[in-house]
Amino acid sequence: MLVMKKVFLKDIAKKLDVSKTAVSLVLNNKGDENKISQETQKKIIDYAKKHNYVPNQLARGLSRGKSETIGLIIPNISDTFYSKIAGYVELKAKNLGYTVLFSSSNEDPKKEAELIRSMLNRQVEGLIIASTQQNLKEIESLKEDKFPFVLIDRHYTDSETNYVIVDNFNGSKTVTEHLLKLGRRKIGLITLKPGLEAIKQRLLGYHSALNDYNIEFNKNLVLELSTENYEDEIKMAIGELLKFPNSVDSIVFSTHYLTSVGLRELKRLNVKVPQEVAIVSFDELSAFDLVDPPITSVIQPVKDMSNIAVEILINEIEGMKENIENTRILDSKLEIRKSCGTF
Amino acid sequence: MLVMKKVFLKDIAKKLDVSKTAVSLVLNNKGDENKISQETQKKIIDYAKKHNYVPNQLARGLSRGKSETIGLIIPNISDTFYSKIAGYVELKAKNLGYTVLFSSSNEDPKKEAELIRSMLNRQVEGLIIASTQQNLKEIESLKEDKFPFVLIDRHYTDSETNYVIVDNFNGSKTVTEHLLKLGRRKIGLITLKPGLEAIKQRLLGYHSALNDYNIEFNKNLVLELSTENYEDEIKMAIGELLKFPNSVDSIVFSTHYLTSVGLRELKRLNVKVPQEVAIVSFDELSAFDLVDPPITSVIQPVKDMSNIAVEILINEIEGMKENIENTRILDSKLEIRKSCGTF
DNA sequence: TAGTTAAACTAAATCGGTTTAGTTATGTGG
DNA sequence: CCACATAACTAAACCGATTTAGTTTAACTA
Repeated sequence: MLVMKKVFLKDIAKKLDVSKTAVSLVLNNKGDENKISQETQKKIIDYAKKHNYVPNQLARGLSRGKSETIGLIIPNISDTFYSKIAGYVELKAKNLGYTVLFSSSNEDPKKEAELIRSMLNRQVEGLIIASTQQNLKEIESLKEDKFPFVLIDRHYTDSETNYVIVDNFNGSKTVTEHLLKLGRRKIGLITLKPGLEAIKQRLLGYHSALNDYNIEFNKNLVLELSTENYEDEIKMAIGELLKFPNSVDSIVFSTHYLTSVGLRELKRLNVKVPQEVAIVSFDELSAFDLVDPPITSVIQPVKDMSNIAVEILINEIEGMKENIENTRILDSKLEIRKSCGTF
Repeated sequence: MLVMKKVFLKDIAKKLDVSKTAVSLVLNNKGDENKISQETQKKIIDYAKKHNYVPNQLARGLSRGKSETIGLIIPNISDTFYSKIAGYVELKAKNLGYTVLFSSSNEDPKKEAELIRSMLNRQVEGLIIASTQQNLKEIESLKEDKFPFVLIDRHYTDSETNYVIVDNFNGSKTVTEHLLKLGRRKIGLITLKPGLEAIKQRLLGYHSALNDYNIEFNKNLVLELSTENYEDEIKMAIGELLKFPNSVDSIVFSTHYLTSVGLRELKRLNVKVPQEVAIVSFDELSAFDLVDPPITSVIQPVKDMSNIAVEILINEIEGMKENIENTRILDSKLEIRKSCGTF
């Protein structure tokens, strides 16, 4: 029934003895403006409903050059941070009448470039991209072509585009300051190899906080792991930080997964958190309040970020009807728990 | 460049002074079998590469009635369990040459039915569905039409279809038995309102374990929450279980999110876990080993489930080349941690 | 009463591919 | 030298919609 007895536009036209044009116009709510009589409209609509007509989106998209679809390219749909974005983007887009096509780049710039092409070929009307930040060319091409897109979570500093990101600098600065206020002075940072602007900003925020407290920067306390292999590298990193007694009294982790593996390793080494080493996390997992100890985290405004990205994008697709700010840097929120110790 | 200077099939044909047919055949690797000369093939391929030709998928899909796309319908992409499935499905499908179209039903049968239609209209070649289990009609329609699909995580007991699910009964039984072996006798179950077969099986597994230990079933110890409102209802539920001193000595939670909110509530009430109340979880979050106490969980074979679903589906799409079992019930794994107490 | 206008409709082109059913030119066997 | 293959190619139909540029008929106006 769903597939085989499919009704097509021409079937309706034939049965009702009207033209395909009439059927198409009526079913697209253009009956009135094209002066199709109420009578005819009614019989078309009734027949279509009765026979469960739904237009073939491929044909529709092809002939209109539109698809009512937007694409979302993220590094990894399995990562809870991005899956939340995906969920909110899907919801918001659906509310505004659009379908979302997702795809994961797995942090691979080539794959990302392919995905952009592939989505364009599927006639998406706009893109939301959490980019690898290594496809400046493609981004510039999109801009040149005036193709609607919004960068989310990660943007290109060298290119003026729409974007919605988090204030990574201040988020990181605030959480580092919090450790400083609690009297910690030997603060380690476990982060990713630079490349992503967000990661750079988190490093700078950390620097800035130390600087404000007149603490000399010690590069041995900053460990940069690779995205692909952080699970193995974390042991080295933590080992490095704990090489000498009292070499660190606290650690800032710059992503939720670094926090997880880091804490796991600290536990394995029987390091007391927060007594011996306090820890804080940039970004969080939903169970971080249940963890032993509950983890002080910088919480990112995932929902806002997603909603705003969709709003900016669809506003652009639909011809800038509203006057929406097209670059947004959102505040994060510091959630203080026990892993950083207490006053 | 990406969008505006697009090259079409006819452009290539015109420039090289050959027919659209030739170009199409060659670019679809059908040059040899259609006796297009090597020379012509080379010039077409070279030109296409040089000008970055990529076929319009809508047109391609429309004319071939195919799309090299499969659909994945899940309850909620934000849920880590389903986002992991999405990730693995995407990866596996991509390896086999297919793109995945995701969409969330939000547990709404109507929305699910719409999504099925909408995906069919987009000419997906097959579907993987983690269903609300309230669309038997649609499922039967798909079957009638011999449309390829595989149910994942949740299947219809009244309908013979392809499916890949977890052995919920034995998973639940095993984890309940584990509590029994540890001497717990007043075991509560916090679960969802029945409706999903998986949830029923988890209840039955719990029953069966109690039965094997000759423990009379006490229906006051089984609390069924609604999917929409479990966060509020959990307080009532835990309150109910703890109404009288020693009314329960342990709780089985039947989903990861029930475990999270349940533990949160137990902590709020200062209940000592596992001393006063041991807890175990069916399904887990990635941080459950870091939680206080680390949570004993039934781990579901998400990766296998996803891979097998894709294999079954694509095998069917491509005409059953291989002989693959089309119904699979996978074992889960009990991960013993501290939340259930120790021997 | 010829000329306009508006209402109600439709034929056919189009989107960008795939595919069927040819055509043309050359070579080969009897 | 004719009949027939074969190699190399192509014209045109088709997929299922949308949309442009009409057409027909009746009513209205000057």
